[in-house]
Amino acid sequence: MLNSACETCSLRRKESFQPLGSEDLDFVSGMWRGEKTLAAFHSIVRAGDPSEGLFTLREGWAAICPDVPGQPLRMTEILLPGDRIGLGACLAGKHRYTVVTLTRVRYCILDHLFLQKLTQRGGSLCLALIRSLVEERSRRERMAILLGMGNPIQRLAYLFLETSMRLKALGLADETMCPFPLRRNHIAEIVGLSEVHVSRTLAAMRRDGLIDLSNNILIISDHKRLAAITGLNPMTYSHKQLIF
Amino acid sequence: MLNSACETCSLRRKESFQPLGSEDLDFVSGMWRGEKTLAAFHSIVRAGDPSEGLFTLREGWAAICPDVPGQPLRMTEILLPGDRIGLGACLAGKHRYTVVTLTRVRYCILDHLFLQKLTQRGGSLCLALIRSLVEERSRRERMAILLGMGNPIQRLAYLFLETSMRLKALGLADETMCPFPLRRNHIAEIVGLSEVHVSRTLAAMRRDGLIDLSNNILIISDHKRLAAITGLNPMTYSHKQLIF
DNA sequence: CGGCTACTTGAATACTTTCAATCCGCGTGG
DNA sequence: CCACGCGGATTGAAAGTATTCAAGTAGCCG
Repeated sequence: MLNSACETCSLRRKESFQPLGSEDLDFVSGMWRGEKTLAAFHSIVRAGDPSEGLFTLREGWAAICPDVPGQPLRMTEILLPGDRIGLGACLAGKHRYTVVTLTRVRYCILDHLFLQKLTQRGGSLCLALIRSLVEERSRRERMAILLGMGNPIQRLAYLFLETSMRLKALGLADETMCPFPLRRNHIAEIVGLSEVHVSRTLAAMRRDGLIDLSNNILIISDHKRLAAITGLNPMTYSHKQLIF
Repeated sequence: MLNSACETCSLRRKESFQPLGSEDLDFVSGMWRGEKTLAAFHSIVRAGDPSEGLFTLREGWAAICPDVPGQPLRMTEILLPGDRIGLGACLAGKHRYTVVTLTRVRYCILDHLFLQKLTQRGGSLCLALIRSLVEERSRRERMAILLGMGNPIQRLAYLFLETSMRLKALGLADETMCPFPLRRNHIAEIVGLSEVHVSRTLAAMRRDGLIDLSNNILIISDHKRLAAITGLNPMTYSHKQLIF
């Protein structure tokens, strides 16, 4: 049956997601319009595309690449399972970002009227969405701080810390180790450095016993010191995230 | 009477704000808990303070300064009339940012339960809030792009363009001129450069006939070229903003 | 084994910051 | 009325940092 995907969703059972009441679950299930899988290094949506609904990443990594006319695509943000794609497009009609896959991904599609219906309805799902947006904004703010004032080590330290904590909340990483499928040039785009300098800085951090990134595996050797270096209190992903 | 402030609010009449139905207006008025004024260079809220409700800036300029332990406060974002303060704190219980005034300001206070009630209620106000949050996130993203990859001129060009357009939408600026009360060191903090380098870059932009910033007045001499330099399409503030 | 891609390293160049000195406008007090 | 002091802004020179270009290495797959 059509709706089973929502009720049996493995993501939804994770402890980092807020449990939905049965009414809410029915509502979300009713807006479910299918799911797709896509191989690594393809676009899920492209800047300029019309909105095709609200997507939720289920599996795999993706990245947001804002469209800067006349410039090659540059990724600025990592998307992990549970993250939404196309909320802005639902409101504006068309996508302002390209979203590319970094690994094989699977994502769900909700009706493009989902947001309208959700807000008409109101209730805790609506509050949860707002909470989640505020959280995202906060995350963006933190990265902006680091981009503005951090040295290369701080920028990378924050990226790794932030990402590993998000993964941990999803049960996709443990204390010291997590997958990290980004290439040096991707990392460079995100932290605003040249690829070469990222390489050098990673080498320095490895020598210093902070982290080790190789074979798409990130090992955080000294979590405490890494956190101290960023200067930002490690973000607490304590509250329950929303999942549609 | 208590509620008159909302109904006669001068901000609300501006064309950049979405008109509220009378029911919505009553709802907002009913949550209104007063307004305050504060001189320049004081804190509206401080990181760590408990939430005292949701504030809306009415007049004047302020800035968000994320709290980075062990570091001097650094402002990262400008707040203009219509912007909200303390949404995150309403959800998390306490403020994560300090907000300082850059000029004399006036702001309104809404009950700290406003957000809960609003989302229970649902409806177009709720959608408008989400729209507004998405918009803010998008603005943050743009600044992050510039911080990550822009040269000093691009960073400043974007800051000026962005700010002048926000002001224009508020009727507080015209095509070529707007108030700009930030000092060089404030600008430096926002764009992630040293004060000295901001100074040099501004001088270069002035010589180049792009802009002129002096006496707290920003003159945009060549709007088109400025927009071309940033690389980002000038953000369209065409949709109606929300105001509580 | 050759060719490909990702990554690393070195050296030269370009850019930013830092430090220090100076300038400018303005309000205050002699 | 003018000199002084102050904060903000500007400029120069030196030091520090990041980028670029180019060469070289490592691993992988055909």
